[in-house]
Amino acid sequence: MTDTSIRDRILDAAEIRARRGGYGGFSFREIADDVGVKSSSVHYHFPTKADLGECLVKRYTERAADYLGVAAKLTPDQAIQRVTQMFRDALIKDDKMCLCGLFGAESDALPPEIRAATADFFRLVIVYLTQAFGPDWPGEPPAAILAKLEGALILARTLGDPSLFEVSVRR
Amino acid sequence: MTDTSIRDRILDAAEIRARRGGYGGFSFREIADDVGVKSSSVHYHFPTKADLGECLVKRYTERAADYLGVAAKLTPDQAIQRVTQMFRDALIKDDKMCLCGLFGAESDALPPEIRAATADFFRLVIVYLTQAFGPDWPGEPPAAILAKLEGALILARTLGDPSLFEVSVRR
DNA sequence: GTCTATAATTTGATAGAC
DNA sequence: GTCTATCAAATTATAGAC
Repeated sequence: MTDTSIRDRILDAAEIRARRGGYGGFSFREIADDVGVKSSSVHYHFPTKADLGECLVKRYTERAADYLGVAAKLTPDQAIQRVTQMFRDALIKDDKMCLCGLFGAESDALPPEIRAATADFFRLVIVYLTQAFGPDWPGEPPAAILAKLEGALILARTLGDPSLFEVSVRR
Repeated sequence: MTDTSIRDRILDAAEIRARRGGYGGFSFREIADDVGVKSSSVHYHFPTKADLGECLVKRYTERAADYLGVAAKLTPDQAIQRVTQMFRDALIKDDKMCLCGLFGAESDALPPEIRAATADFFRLVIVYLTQAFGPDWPGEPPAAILAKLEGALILARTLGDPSLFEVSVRR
């Protein structure tokens, strides 16, 4: 009942490594070892590394969309809190970067499909906040809020101080 | 008079590549080709890749310190403008990431010396703003400003829209 | 200081048996 | 679908001649 397909377990293992070391931070052999199969089996499910990376980002974005839900139901403050909590979970629960924050930082060196999928994640969050804010929102622009969250994750993790996230995000 | 030492040219070439692809985004051979020497000559100046990466970050941080100057001479607004312009130059003039924003994002997978040097860059900027603000600063905390700048760089570059930087950074 | 040469390992990827 | 076996290329790094 709780068994996960090999394909999903490959994505799980790849995501853990990618969210620590980026696109160069995982290899077919490492993932295969994590899952307990051979690297050729990983290639069966994802022919190239770009395929794997693209699926990784798209699944990550779908999960974010599910987590955030429908923005129209929320007040601006509720929407901000929801997005903030998503990044707080990455910091505290997962102890990992936002996959797209990391891929976005190295986007110049990524295969174009992965770069495009990463951009879609950012658009999703920005559209979500924009819809919740409505046309007359007087506060911080959606992009500014997202930027602060991605940057706060980087600072808090590099300096090893989760309170830096809260200080940066407080309003 | 304008000739640069091989050592400096190696650092220049490495920085260009590292600010696009991160720590995994440059190799001894690529840098050697960029400079016009052999990879063993790069190893002569920087025995290991960790040495090279550490020197890269320390030089980057020293240049930032020189650019920013002494915070005590500045009003809070002047200090913010100065830091903001430094990141705007990375986006527009250099068309590259902040080296430490990128290394910070992948800091989990970096050699400890490089991770520590990256943390020092963040501390430098935070201390700079803190000194300019004084004890009674009522506005955004220094870490929040730095986080927003790093994140805005990532967003603007991944979405290919420099105006996103200005929108995020406007106050 | 820079070179040639090379070692040892890892990488993404493929062919073909089962 | 997963395996064994293998490939070609790239990686960090070192030894030793000049």
